Amino acid sequence: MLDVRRLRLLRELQLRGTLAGVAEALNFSPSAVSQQLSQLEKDVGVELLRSSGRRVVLTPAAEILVSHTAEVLRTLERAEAELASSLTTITGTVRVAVFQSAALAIMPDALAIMESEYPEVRVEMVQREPESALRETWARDFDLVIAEQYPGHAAPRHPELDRRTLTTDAIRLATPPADRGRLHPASIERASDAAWVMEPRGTASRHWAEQACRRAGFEPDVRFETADLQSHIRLVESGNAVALLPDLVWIGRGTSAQLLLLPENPQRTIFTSVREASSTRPAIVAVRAVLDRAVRLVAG
Amino acid sequence: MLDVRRLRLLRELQLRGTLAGVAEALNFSPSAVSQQLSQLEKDVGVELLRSSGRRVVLTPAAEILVSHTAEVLRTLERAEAELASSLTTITGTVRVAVFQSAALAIMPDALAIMESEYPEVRVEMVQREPESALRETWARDFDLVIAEQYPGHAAPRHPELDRRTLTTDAIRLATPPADRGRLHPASIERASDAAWVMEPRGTASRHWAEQACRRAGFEPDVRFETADLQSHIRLVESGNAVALLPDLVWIGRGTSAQLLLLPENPQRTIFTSVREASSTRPAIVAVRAVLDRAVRLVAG
DNA sequence: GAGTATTCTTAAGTGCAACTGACTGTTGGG
DNA sequence: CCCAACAGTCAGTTGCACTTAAGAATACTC
Repeated sequence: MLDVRRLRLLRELQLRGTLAGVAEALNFSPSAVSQQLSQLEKDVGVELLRSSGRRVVLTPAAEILVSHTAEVLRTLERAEAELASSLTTITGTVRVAVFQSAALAIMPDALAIMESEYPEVRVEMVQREPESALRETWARDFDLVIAEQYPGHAAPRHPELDRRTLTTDAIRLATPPADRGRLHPASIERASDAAWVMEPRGTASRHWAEQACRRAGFEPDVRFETADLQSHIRLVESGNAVALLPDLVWIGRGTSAQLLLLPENPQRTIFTSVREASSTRPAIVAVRAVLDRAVRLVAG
Repeated sequence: MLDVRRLRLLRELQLRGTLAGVAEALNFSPSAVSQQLSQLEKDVGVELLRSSGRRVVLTPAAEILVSHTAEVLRTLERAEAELASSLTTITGTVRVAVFQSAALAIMPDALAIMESEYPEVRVEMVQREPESALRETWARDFDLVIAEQYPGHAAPRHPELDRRTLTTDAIRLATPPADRGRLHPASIERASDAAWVMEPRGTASRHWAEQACRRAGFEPDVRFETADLQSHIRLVESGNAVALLPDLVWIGRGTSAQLLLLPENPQRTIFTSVREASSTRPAIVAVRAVLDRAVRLVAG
């Protein structure tokens, strides 16, 4: 009988690429991982790893084992979830990955509700970009991810993830307050000469924002670049830049900035994803329900 | 994470009814079984066994676990079976880097043969220039590269790569059809005043083509420059340029262009390279064999 | 090209966990 | 009532999984 613990190591190796990476992820020493995988190799009697430079690569035989390991782990997780949902008290730990503006806007209320209504559930929160958060949730580093999706920009598809829309979020052109600076375009077309602040290249937000400007007929002068939307706000409010910002960033604070509706009223989609196999875990179901309520609280 | 070994004990208990029976079946002492099941109970934090007379019965929670255990064991068994059968059939993934004209001329047939004869082998194909493709194959980004080499032009040497010639490919002077334009040189020497289309500077093809012109006694007027050989074809067929083109570009399409043999009948060499270490992998051996057949199909 | 950093491997040692065996307690059948 | 069958407990032993440490091969860097 194959040892699932060892198979899991093999699977993590496929995901992370190096024994050292597996060891770090699972809090082992690299040599422990090496020894366990050697043992697995002896168990099955087939070469599973081949050294390749200073790393190792999985042989086709190993790939076969890994593909089934995924299903084994899924089944085990489903078993745990069903067991938990057969009980009356809701308990356990839920690790949540959130992107910044959701962390600021939604999570405080959601955590407060969880604390008061499900004190037995421990919620851990990590701030992370949507793309890596989805991958890590799939890889079991998180149980639930709150991610965003910009119009016309499909998020990476993970068939094993159960995705559900949390809310949508209008994106508007934010311009400085009337008494600050010289940047007061009345529409996005008029903002062609303005200094822009956008997120770094490679993000979905940046891609969408540039496309929006091009559709409006100009190439934006991106003078400021930061992933921190709070910095965007400050740059706009201080009269230094204009920006395309989703409504959620204004939650919990007023603003002196002026917000202009864009043509076609573009909406950012905010959604949650969990692994299929854990989607029935009561603690996870609870977190999702609470998130829905928290969103209605802040967004009306 | 649930321990499959212990789940298995629980399942055997359901089947056999007594701890003693499980112990006998699995060659344990009864106390070992008892201890392991107590441990499982502690792991999941739910009562799994209840004494009933002098035996024990499974709680509903235990039944839930058992029902999933069956699937886990089934999956593990399937994994072992597939692993065993993979030792006789050829499986795995082969990542192939190909330059454009081979991708168009050879790969479609090769992929079709692979699909029908080795359905278990997944072939991934990326279009790439020979030079970077060789480097990346060496660096393990690809498993197999199809590259070209122009006469008198050594390809970069990678001692760790196993190189094998796939075919050779006559290079001819391609001139517009008789009814198009004014460019109808009868030989390369007569093409000294013609407008030329060549690949960009820095490519082996460009270097060889310029050398060929100089050997014929003139400096070519390179008016058009593109890496895309399909564009070369269009420029020639539309009467705008002449070009030095290998035969492979005409595969799968007729042409109205006129093709003239060059002096000394220069041949481009097309070869495959794989890392020494992987050269015996059955899937790679199969791809190479199929490429040979595909070449004979298209090139006669 | 030398030095440095990664990465995997192997060896030796350690601690925990799983197993055995003896014993106890409980139950049901004869 | 007594014995057989069974589960659970405890003490003791064994084995395995882990750690640290040293070593070799490879890749990066200045």
